[in-house]
Amino acid sequence: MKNNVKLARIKRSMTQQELADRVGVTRQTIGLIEKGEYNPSLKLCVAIAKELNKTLDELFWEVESD
Amino acid sequence: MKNNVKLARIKRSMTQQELADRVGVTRQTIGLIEKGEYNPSLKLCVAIAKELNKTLDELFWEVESD
DNA sequence: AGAGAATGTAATATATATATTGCGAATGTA
DNA sequence: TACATTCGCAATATATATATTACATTCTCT
Repeated sequence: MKNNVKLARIKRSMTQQELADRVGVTRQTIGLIEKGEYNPSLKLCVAIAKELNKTLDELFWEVESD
Repeated sequence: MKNNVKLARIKRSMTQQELADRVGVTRQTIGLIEKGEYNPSLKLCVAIAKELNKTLDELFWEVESD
C-alpha cells in the first residue's frame, strides 16, 4: 500500500498531528499509512486527499516510489 | 460512500459473483459496496478498479449520482 | 549540550470490514 | 410449471483498521 501521503503532507508543511486532527484520526494512523503498513478505508483516503488538495489517484494510484 | 462500481461492472457485463471472485471477496461484499453501505479498504478499491479497467478517481472520487 | 517538537514504534482494546451461511424475490428459459 | 441464475438481505463469526497510551528516537533551535 505505497502512497504519496507523506510527500504531499510535507509539501503543505503540515505535521502528522495536524493532518490527523483535520481528518479525524490519530497521529499513529497517519504514520502507519505513510509507512505503507496500513490498508486504510476509502472514507479516510478521501478525507486525506481533500485535506491535501489531491485526488485519490494522485495519492494512492499506482505509486511508483518516493 | 456512493460510487460507480455497479455501473462499470454492468458495462463490462460481469456478475457480482464474477467480480467478487476476481478480486477475492464474496458476492455480499460487492453488493454492499455497490449499494454504498460499506466503507471498503483501499486495497479492495484498487483491485476492483483494475478489474474494471478504471482508476480510483473514476469509481470513487466525487461521484455525483448513477 | 539541553529542551521541545515531530516522528517511530509497540501493547492492548474497540469498532467495523469482510466471511459464512442461508433464504427469498425476480428474471429468463426450457 | 419447473429449474437455474442473479441479486437483495438478513444473522452470526472472524479479521483487521483504528484508538489509546506510552516510551524511544530524531531533528531543530537556542
